[in-house]
Amino acid sequence: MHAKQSAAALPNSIIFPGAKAPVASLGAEEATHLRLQALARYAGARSRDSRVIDNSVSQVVLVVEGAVKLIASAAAGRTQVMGFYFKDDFIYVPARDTHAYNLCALTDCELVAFPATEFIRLAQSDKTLNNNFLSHLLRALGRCREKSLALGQKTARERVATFLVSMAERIGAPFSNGAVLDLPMSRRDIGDNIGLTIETVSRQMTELRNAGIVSTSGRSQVKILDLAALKQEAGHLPVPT
Amino acid sequence: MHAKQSAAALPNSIIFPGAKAPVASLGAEEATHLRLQALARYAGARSRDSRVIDNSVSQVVLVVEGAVKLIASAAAGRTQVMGFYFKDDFIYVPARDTHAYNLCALTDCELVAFPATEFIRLAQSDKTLNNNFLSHLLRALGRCREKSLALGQKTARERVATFLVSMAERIGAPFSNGAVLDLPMSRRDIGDNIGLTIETVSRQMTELRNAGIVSTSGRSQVKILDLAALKQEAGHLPVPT
DNA sequence: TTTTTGGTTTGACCAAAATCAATGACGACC
DNA sequence: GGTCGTCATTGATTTTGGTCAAACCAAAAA
Repeated sequence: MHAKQSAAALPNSIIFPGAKAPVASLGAEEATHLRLQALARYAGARSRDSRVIDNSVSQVVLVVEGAVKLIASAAAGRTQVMGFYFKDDFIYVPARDTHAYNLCALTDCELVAFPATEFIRLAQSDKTLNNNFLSHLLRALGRCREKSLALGQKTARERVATFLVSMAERIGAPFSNGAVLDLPMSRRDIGDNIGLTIETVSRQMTELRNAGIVSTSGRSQVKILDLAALKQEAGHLPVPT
Repeated sequence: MHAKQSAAALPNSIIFPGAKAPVASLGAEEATHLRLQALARYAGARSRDSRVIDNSVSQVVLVVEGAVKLIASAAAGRTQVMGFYFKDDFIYVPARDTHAYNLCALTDCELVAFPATEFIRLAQSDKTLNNNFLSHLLRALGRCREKSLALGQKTARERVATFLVSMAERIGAPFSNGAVLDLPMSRRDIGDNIGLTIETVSRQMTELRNAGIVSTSGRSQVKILDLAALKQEAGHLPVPT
């Protein structure tokens, strides 16, 4: 397992100055903390590590620091990036045997993993934790449905714009009437996430740049100059009829 | 609200000979049943009714009989069918204000709806119900992720094949080395579900028919003659590496 | 039964995105 | 600071699936 090897490179004492801090963000009652900590498997990972966690059984994973992607593999080497996750996000990762899912590090990162079955059992005795988990799942389902809509109905331009808007909301630093992003993922990751090739992603970025909606510098920095225009491009309008 | 009007057309006494039966399929403890029943809103709907339930607040809906689709509306009249649901399925339907979701009847059907907030609160005092709800959400998330993969990575042929395999598993009657399906949804619904136009769906069906993998009769009946070949076409192979 | 209606299939054509192929640039490492 | 490898961009071409339009068929209505 890669994580172990990385944990050696980034010793736990550095990664987790206080083991309690990450678990605290789950918002559980005091009594639950100790039991959660007993359950927790801490994992540090280097950028690009795949198999960051042991998913021989389903896991609930909390991102303490850094960024990861959840990928699903289909036939013929095609992969779909199911999602990107950042500090304080948590993720339900199904066991590998049922679906070919895998968690990969985008940057050096710190994770806490709980075996899902035990996590859920524990949550049953703690209303707060249970509620948090439930509302997380509902949000995850909502986001996944939103992504289905994008993949099923939206054009390349709209998908790229949607992606950028979403990233701005999640990891953007406010800037003028937009945001500044430092994208930790490659163009391939982006393409695999929104169902496009890297070339198409690149072309759409160029067009958005030419339209004066974004500007880029280097491979990872994106400045969103006009967030309103970008949202327009993203085709956001849930119209209740 | 349509449901009320339909309920008049299909009186409750006919729809629900015993009000307890549907709730029972939630597998809750005896003590919870009464409280669930107090919460339940029964709705009958005619085929093609949209706005089958009142989703001014989020709802948990159980399909007692018939078939429904959950649709999401985007700009420019584009709609995505998030999923099809049949007897005993249950569905989390978010409030209309957050996302433009709507439940529509595909056939005459009978539903039981619970306001999500109260349902969840109730589930907290009943481990069985809570577990059922949780595992339902996990399965829903899994299926939604699977759909994302299909929409993001699969070709038209693979999507149609995937759709048929899924329907065979859910509502197919065994037949030779395949299954017989009576599809309650139109080609448009299918297209909106898998991100294709009706013409493309039709063409792919024709090709599958020419390949001897399926045969059709009328608008709704599909015989899957060779399920193995269909799965091959669907590009099913989660390869754990 | 005949008619009507609306969903479905088929074909011709078109557009969007994928593929193929170079070129260019960033960043890591020497 | 230079070199190399990887990733990103750009362009030419092909492919896939979408669009438009006509014909067809099944189910319901007259």
